Amino acid sequence: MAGRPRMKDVAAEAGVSVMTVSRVVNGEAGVAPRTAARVEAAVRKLGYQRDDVARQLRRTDQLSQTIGLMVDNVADPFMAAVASAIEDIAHRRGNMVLIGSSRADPRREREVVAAFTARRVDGLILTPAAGSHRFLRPAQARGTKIVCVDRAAPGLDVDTVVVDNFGAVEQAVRHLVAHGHRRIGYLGDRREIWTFGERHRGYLAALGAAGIDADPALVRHGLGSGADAARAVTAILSTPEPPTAVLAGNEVLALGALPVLPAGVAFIAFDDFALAAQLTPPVTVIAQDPVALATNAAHLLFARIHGDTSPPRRVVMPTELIPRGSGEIPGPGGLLPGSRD
Amino acid sequence: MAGRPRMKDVAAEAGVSVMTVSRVVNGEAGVAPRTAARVEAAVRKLGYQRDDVARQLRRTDQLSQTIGLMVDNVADPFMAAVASAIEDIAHRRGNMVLIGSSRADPRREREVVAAFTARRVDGLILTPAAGSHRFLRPAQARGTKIVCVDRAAPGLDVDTVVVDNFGAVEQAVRHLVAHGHRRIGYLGDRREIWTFGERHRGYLAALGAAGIDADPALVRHGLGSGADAARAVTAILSTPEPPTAVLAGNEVLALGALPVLPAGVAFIAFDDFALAAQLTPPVTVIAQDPVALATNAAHLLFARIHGDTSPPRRVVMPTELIPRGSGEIPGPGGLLPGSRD
DNA sequence: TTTCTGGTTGGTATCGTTAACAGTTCGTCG
DNA sequence: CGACGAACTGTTAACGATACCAACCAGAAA
Repeated sequence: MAGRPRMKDVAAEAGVSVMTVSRVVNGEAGVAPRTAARVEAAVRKLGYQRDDVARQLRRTDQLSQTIGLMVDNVADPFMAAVASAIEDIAHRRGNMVLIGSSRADPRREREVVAAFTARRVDGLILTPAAGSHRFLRPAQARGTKIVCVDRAAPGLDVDTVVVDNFGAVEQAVRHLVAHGHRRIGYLGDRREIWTFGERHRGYLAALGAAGIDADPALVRHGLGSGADAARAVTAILSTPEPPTAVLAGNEVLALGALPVLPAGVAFIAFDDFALAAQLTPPVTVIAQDPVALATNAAHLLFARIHGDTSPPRRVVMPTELIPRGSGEIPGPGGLLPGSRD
Repeated sequence: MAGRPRMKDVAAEAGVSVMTVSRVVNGEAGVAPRTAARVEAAVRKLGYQRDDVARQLRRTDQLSQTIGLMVDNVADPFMAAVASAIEDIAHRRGNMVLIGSSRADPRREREVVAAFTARRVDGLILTPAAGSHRFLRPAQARGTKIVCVDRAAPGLDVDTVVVDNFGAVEQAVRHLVAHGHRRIGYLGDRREIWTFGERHRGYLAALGAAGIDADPALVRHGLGSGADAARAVTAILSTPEPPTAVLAGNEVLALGALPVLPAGVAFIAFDDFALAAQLTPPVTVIAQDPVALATNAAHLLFARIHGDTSPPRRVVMPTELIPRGSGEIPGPGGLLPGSRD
């Protein structure tokens, strides 16, 4: 027998029709136990395995039991945690996960989504890159369910699971201001990425509320790697009036900035990370829970796949400011009254 | 038009046969430019997208352009880096990646592999869990190409890309011995996992070569999480004769052990990790390059898929012992002659 | 005995696409 | 002027499975 055995090979071996084999393989009722046993023996003997590609073609009403996950980059620890949690839930529901990375490139994002839908995925979970996502409309109209996680996709009416990025950064900057800082650096990726747009707005809002003029020299957008962040920190610290505190917009940027950050400069990172508490000083962070985000997104997606047609929801998960030391280094203004660690 | 448009819808719209549409959609030669333009207009108008499921069914000679990646857990930073690199190469070659986690469970590993092959993946890249992998033989015989990465699968004759785990740990333990340590703790996951078997053998070999009796009280196997590692460190350090140095078998265990490790205990970790150089003391590590491992594995797999039938290869990538401080803390024996940092 | 159940089993069409081959329409050349 | 090849387009039959319905069989009811 060359190649994989087919249902008809099993049928011949067991002396029944392919229809009976189909019924046995799919565990349907209405097959005599003796017949089923014969078929099962033939399946084992030939090492038969159902061909899900052919199966899916015929069962047009049925699902492919595959979902697509599109992230910027799986190597990013935050996204890795998201991917892992999603895979876990998908597995429990008998689904597979196709994974694709956009690498922050809108064209690649489109390619990946097209490849997903060409394979008839039942649904899509994505962390949208920068740029419009209206190109997803046709896929959505054809029945592919879509959920955004971590980032919203403006202009696309889909379920979205995010944290309050604006509020979290606003709180962190208020925290720094309360510890006497007025010149606060901001490190972020491109503003066009939803999360970074929100985080930057939160930064500006907190400064504005404190009556501090935002100094564009302390702000760096478009940082896509730890090396970028390291260069940015070095640059803004060597200006005539350097910041006394720095806020890193995500884990990757924090890990890049920390090695070049002089002692005495206050620091808060968006995203908690391994060993943050082991550094000197321990690093104050805005923690979010990637597993909870992913779990929510996956459950939402599967609910949609199984027929939930209620209006799109936006789920906002909590963040937590964890003061560990680096964010409580006093600035020139000293500790303001009424603040606490 | 309900649901996605089919080739026949495009054909009707353009006033041609489905065969002509097929030719245009696949960019085949031999279609008059005017006809092709009409078809392309119809494709755009209807938002047609080729159905790769049906396509794959018909093109039996052809490939699914999908590979499966099975790892313990994508959230593990080492595996995340591997996954990311593999996805990148697959994308460049127009392939998709199905991802599955075994969670160190042989049964789940089987389920995932079965789901992969049922979807007709062209090849599999896996980091085998503990236990026999002979169950992969039938899939292999039916033509699925298999490559192991990071861990070998004893009993399965396939391409394998690994590092010299035995040699790397042997070197690290020699390094500790050279710095005066005779009581060295070992933290590892289950010995049945190939890498940890090798690493433990390397540990024993180095001790043996130095004339040191291995003390089983200093060895902990089966640690599957950072919390496990933390408990294990605490336990072996509270024995009557505690170790003066500890070796952590991978990144996850190192990250768990470090917070509970007292100052003055020497420490070496398998796998480099973010901020290792920023801790006090900076952490000495055995570094390996997950991207290089993954790249090699992916290239090997695609070569096989495209017809390479040479005998299975074992590629051994280099590791590097990076002394940063924690591994050079002197032990009770002091620095031995002839050793250097 | 005949008809009627209900439980099993099989036949046929079909999912959306492509392989293989069969036309069709030209222009061109003997 | 009719045949011939080149260029293009269409027809039919699969790929491997399932949906749908028909057929079969034994035993029960009439």
